[in-house]
Amino acid sequence: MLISEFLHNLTTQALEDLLKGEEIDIYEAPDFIIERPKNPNFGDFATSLPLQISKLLSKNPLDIAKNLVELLPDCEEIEKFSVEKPGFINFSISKNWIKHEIKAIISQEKNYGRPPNPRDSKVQVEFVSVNPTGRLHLGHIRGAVIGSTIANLLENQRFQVEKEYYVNDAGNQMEIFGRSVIERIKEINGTDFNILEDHYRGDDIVEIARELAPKYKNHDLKNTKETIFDEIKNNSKDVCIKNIKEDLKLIKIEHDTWFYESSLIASNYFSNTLDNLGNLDLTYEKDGAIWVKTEELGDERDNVLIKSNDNKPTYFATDIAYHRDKFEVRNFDKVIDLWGADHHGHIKRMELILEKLGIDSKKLKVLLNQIVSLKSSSGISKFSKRAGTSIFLKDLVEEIGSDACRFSFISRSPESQMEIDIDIFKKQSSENPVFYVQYAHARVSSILRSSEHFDIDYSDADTNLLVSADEVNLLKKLIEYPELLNRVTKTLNVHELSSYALELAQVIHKFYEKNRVIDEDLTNIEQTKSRLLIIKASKIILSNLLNIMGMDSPENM
RNA sequence: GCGCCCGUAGCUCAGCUGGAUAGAGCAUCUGGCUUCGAACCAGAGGGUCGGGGGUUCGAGUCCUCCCGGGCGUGCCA
Repeated sequence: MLISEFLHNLTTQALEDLLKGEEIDIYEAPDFIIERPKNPNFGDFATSLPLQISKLLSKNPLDIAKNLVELLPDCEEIEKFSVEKPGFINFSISKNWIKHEIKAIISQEKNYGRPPNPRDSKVQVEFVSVNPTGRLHLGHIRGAVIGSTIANLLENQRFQVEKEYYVNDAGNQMEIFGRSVIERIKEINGTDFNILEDHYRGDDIVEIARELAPKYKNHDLKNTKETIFDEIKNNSKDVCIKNIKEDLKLIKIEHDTWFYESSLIASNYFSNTLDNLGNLDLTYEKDGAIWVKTEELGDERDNVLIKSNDNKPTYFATDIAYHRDKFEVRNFDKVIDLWGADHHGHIKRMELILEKLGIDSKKLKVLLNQIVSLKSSSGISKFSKRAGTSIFLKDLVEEIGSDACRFSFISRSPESQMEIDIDIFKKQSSENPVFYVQYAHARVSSILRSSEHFDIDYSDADTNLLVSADEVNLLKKLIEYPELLNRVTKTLNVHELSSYALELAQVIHKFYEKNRVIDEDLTNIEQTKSRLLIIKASKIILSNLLNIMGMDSPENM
């Protein structure tokens, strides 16, 4: 059990006992948390419960704190409980408990901080899902990195995770994409071509055309027939998806499932869903289009499902069928979607419709990340695929590396607005904090390599010998790891992982600076053993953490 | 106009269901390698937490108004 949970249980029990004496029902008391005080003088954990209930009990919070502490049982996990003004209870954890945890890190290695058994919960994480109309660029990396880290974390925490990419291949943009490629093929093959205003015009389109051009060398593409157009469009799509997969691999992302929007149409699951909405009396026809009555469900207005001009479904319409499929056909217990903030208006109506379809919308968690914009001396500009003004992922990774790239995006909260000055961004990447973390890993690895010459068995080392401030800080930081994973699994705030990684690296570096690990004269073998133990534990936690964040744990740098 | 989000050090950002002295990296300045890795460490300067009001024992965090910015408000996706 996590120590914070343990303390919460303990305190809750004491609170119940206290309230019995006061003849107040426990349910009237507020929820409280066990937190970690910033100031080390206030112990390892703390709660402000006495302050929160002082009004309820009409008593001085300091007195309540004293009463509660008296009701707390002695236990070997806790060294002491103390009361601080104006009414906090502080907990200091015992050396024994620390020792126990450090041994657990060593013995469990990769499994430390994980639940002992797989969870009976199927979770889908859907992320990236960029339209297959070109290469991935800077604007796509944020959701990709956050999504993959969430998936890694949930896998680590023993959920049954499926990583999915939704391929939006049935909409209008595919037609424009197809035509954009054809014009470039014509250009490459030396025939007349015409890039229209609404065509995609990036280098990635030219790249696809170059790959397909030889095949159509002898075709007259001037009056493109429907069949040949569809063929080129589909070929272009395939090349494009191949490129996207390559790009994702560069930042250590591999999806389990590629789900095609077009498959929903082909399998009639889309029309089936449409019928379903009709049967629920949620659709109507107006101006030649089919609408869904989202306004009466609580949305701002009704939405079109089938367009009047071409009788094709809107993005929203197929997305309803897609999400229905996730829950009704594939039975996910939880679905986490990572969307750009430009889709936020979409969330409410999706949830409303899901509820009407008999699906608990709480099973769907949409995580928004704010759109990344480019800042330069000429002002702020949005990425535009169509205009071809993007910075491609592959170029960025080639320049700054995957780990620095991932770290830059993981370490910012998804809600923060990122205005990237690409020159500053690249410059900062050369001194990216990820290297600080990885350097700590390389350093401890190096010490462990050196220790091998001495053939020291430190498995029975005594952590009680670690008493200096740097040693104790490192021990305490290490055993914070399970608390961290537990918390982030709930909040999905993966930037806490990178914050912790930096904090851990920092205490490791500080420890290293003042504490010689290997005593080569072997005069103080017990101390050497205990320090090797903490170094080994540090390496394990760093490596586990870097792995979850999708980054390397280098032995050398 | 309305809805959602954001505004914290010169820059990029943390600040964990409100908590005890607001933090880190970069940049600037000072010091530290004959011993396990100096991609490191020690120290200094730098803040009216966009502004006003409010709730609270306690507000960067919650409420409200204002200022500034992003996104949405399509028979685009």
